[in-house]
Amino acid sequence: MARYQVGIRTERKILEATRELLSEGGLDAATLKAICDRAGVQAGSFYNIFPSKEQAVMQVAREAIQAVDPDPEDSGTETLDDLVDAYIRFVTDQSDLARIYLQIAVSSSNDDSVARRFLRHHVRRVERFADAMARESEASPADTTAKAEVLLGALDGLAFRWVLDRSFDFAKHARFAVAQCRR
Amino acid sequence: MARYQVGIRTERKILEATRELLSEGGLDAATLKAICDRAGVQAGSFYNIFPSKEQAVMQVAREAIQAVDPDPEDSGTETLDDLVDAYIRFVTDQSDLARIYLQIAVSSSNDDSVARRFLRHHVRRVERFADAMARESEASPADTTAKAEVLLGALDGLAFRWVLDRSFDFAKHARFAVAQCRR
DNA sequence: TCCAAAATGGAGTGTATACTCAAAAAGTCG
DNA sequence: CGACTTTTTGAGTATACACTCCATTTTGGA
Repeated sequence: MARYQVGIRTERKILEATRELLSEGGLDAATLKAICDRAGVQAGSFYNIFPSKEQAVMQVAREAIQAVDPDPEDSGTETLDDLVDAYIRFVTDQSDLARIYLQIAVSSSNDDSVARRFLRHHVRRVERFADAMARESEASPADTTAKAEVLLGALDGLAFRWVLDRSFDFAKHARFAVAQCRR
Repeated sequence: MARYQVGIRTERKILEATRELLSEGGLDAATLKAICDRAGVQAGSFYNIFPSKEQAVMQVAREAIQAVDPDPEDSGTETLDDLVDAYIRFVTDQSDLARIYLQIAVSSSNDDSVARRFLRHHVRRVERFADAMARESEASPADTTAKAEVLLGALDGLAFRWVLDRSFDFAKHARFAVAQCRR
């Protein structure tokens, strides 16, 4: 039942090809054919590993986010600055994937399962922000959650702004937002 | 040659059908076939009026954006609360348009005329927010603009959040954000 | 009433897409 | 090796899409 090594290697090749294509040309460029061509693989192999193209795209997005996660183990030691820095790094370093992330999230509003996944991710992130805030000052829990929601909203909104205009200084405004939040 | 009345009526029917479909199911739902079916028109008629589907969608988006920005003259008397209330009303009352707005903006490519239009609209709104803030307290202009950018980012982000989960209390968090901004 | 321009119907085209399937090949392990 | 499982192949399917073509009908001004 254990997977063969060659299959795992193929999975990596496919994910890498998908990641490259998403970075280069966005969602539209990452067609099944393009992914398979670049990975040097046939469509059948793709579907031997992934149930759908969307699953592969989602996994790429997930890995990109994890790659900048300051505390993947969720040990509860990260600071608010750690979290904000991670967000900034994701948006500035993995800019193309950040755009894809927004694109998928916004266009998934009809498809419940995808929207729920994004929502779950968002909620978890709000909790981590709120926990980090609670660690550095003692306000009421309800207030802290609302504050975290607003701060994360500001980061999302500024990222959206940045998608429209790449000359926008995202990092500066993100730091401004968190400073204002702390006041 | 002057256009016939019937052609103008057909154009309105097509635009109306497009607007409805965009509201109901987003960009994906507004296929050429769906638009023509709802407008009670054949594909040939559509292309007698519009050079492409994209043009029709663009025109709908343009009209929607104008509807959201009813005072481009900026008479200079609106308060920050006025602006935030208008935003809240737009998101809660015109929820479908809000979603389309996000969807089109985020899926338009970077150097697109569409993206530029959204950006121009955003920048103008930031200016109005900043002006309103300046009227109720005297900080440095640069600081005020950054504050306006963050506040509007927060509103955009919270709207995005609300698109993912309609049980989210957008109005409450929006007011929380502006209160925090004023502190 | 005439008639050229405008509008329409609607079948048809080309293209791109995600995805399937059964047979063949290759990997794993006793 | 030999039995068993996983992986790969690659042609093939189904479908959806924007858009075209042009004969026919309708319009509205002179």
